[in-house]
Amino acid sequence: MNLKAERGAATRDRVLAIATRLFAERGYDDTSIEAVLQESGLSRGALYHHYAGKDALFEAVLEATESAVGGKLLEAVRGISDPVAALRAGVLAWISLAGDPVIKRIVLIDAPSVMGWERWRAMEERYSFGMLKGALEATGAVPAEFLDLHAHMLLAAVNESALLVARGGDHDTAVAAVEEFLRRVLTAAPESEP
Amino acid sequence: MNLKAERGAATRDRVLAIATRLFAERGYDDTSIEAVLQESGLSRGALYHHYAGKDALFEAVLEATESAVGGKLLEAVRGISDPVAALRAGVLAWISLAGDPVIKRIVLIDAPSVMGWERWRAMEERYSFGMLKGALEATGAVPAEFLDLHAHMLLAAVNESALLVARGGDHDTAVAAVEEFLRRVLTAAPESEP
DNA sequence: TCGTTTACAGACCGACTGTCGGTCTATGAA
DNA sequence: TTCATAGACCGACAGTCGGTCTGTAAACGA
Repeated sequence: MNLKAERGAATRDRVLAIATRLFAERGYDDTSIEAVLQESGLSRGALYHHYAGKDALFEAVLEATESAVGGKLLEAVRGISDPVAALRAGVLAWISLAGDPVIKRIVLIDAPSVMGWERWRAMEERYSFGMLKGALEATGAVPAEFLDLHAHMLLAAVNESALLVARGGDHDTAVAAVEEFLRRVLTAAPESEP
Repeated sequence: MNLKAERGAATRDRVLAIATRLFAERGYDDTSIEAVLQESGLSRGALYHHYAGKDALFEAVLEATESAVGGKLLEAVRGISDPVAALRAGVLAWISLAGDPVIKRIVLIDAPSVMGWERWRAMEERYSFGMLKGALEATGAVPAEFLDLHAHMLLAAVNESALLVARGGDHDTAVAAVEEFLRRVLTAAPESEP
């Protein structure tokens, strides 16, 4: 079980790369399985042998993309010991990464609607969200009972600014705004209500 | 030009109501025009006479939904003069509204992918985002150069917690977390960098 | 050597979206 | 009252697409 397994894996990788490009360029709906077949030179039967369907193919693409992003983020924060500095570095790295149309379109725009919000969220949990939550916890700046929700909100806020940058907003302004936003979220506000 | 125009408008409304329900229940992809035709008793030709296509139908549904939400939000903040209190009231009302599956699925999940992020954003600008940005500006708590970006981030954060509540998270905890988050975002953080 | 497993091929099916020629009726001017 | 027009509505049809099914060849394990 060697030559065959290798050939299968190679085929899967080839299809995955092509599908990633097409999904990113045209979006999920406007990417036909037909196009993937044509570009890969594969037959219908072969593709459906490796991937259960279009959804499954998309999910595999998403998983691979998230995994790659996770690796790059870990690299970005490597060696930074101060939790706040690490959090900031990770967030800024993520904003730059999300400028990549592949990530923008696949991870941030199509994924929730294609996979369903629940499953998308579950996958995010294992990658970017998980990392951000851990980093946020390490700073100790957020009360434990709000940690999960604040991590969600912060990630959503950062994703949003990443999308704005990707759309053509000014990168430096966005970075400054995000840094200020982050500072505020990490700073306990004075109680004001009676 | 009265009876005919009225009949046309009535038909459009009927189709819109049915499409809204189906899109919310099954999502955009899994809702067939066929189903809309069947439930409305209309013919293909008639539907395509009123709406240019499935996308256009979805867009009309989204527009109507956003408009309705906008009205409810205005109602929620009516009579509140303190800007911060108004902002909080609006945000909390929005979280409750987003518990509605119609809003959750159509506005928050499917819209960006179906209409394209750019056009979705442009529409949000005219409704929820526009209101939030105005409210945020009124508080005077955010520097002008960050107003737009912080409004985006704040809305994304609030949307996220609304989705979490809709998924089954605890409403009260989420509200408390959002209030704390909002307090922090409205509080200027001390400068710390050299 | 021989049965089994696996990668791959491609014809085929059903469902769906969108188009197109045509019908019918309300409307408003002659 | 008559009649031409515009707009609501109809339904057959074409084209596309996702997914299934049967078949083939080659690698694998015994």
